Amino acid sequence: MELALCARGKFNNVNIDFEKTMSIYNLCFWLGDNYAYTYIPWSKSIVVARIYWSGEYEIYSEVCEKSLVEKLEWVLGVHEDLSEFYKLASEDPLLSNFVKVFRSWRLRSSDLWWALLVAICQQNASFKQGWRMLHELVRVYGKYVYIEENALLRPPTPLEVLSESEKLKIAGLGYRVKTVLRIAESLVNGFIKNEEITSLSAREAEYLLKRIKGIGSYTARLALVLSTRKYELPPVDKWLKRIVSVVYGISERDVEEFWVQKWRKWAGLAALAVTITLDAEVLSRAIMRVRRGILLPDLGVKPSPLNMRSFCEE
DNA sequence: TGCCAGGCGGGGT
DNA sequence: ACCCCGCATGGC
Repeated sequence: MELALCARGKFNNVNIDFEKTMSIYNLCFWLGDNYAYTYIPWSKSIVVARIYWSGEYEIYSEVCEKSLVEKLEWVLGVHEDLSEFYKLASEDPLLSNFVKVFRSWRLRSSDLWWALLVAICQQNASFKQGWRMLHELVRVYGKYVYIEENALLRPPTPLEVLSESEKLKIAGLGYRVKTVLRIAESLVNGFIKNEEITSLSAREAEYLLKRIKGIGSYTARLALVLSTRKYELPPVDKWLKRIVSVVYGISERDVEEFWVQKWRKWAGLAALAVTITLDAEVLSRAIMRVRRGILLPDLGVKPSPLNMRSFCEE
């Protein structure tokens, strides 16, 4: 699939750290030394943007439209007003350090399909195992786009996953394979649609996604956080539940209500920020770090949300 | 070697 | 509204 250069430019007067924004939770296939790639959700074509740490960008697509620049801005959260989140975070014992150093980080949105794959692979698995599954999934399918004569790996489409479903097992997804196939089927037959999920309220979208067997609250909410820029419903898993109960001295059963009350519409973003703060380390290590007050990412820890290059080195 | 890990659904009470 | 178990896989 050959993509043409549709737009190039530079983000000026934008207080965004493109290195952090582009590196966090991005697979090694898409990370360069001073730039990285991100796929842009669009129904008409596969679209990919190359973003340099300097703020320069190039957008590649089969079909060119002016609106692609706005779509890229949405993916990068260029116009997102996070002032309330920063204010809440600055008074928070878990995230006050984080928000000082990561003030100019933005969540990089993906399409619903990729967001669901990410969330499914986190089910009942460590950060490392989950992202290894995703890495393997992309590698095993071996689908590419071509830009300027360079081949760039891309995630398989739902149709490709359905027609080559045996590869999911090879990628090591285990019992998650059935759920992924149901999701692919739901996207192909229109039971769920990227644009519809984005336009619904978070509650309605969660309800719809949960009707697919294998998707529960955690998976639905993580996917919504990653694909809609709506953060009001936090994905609360065993990991966050335990950490929050330790830090704030509350019962695990009260964590979700507490977290939403604390963070309001930013609860999902805050949950993701905690994973970055603690390098998504396994629970016992994460708890140890909390007790020692090590509440900033450690570049020495790898792989971590901030440092996923090491998946390519294995 | 086992045991378990950022869930889930289906079975119980 | 709870509790409990099995589930595929790979890492420790």
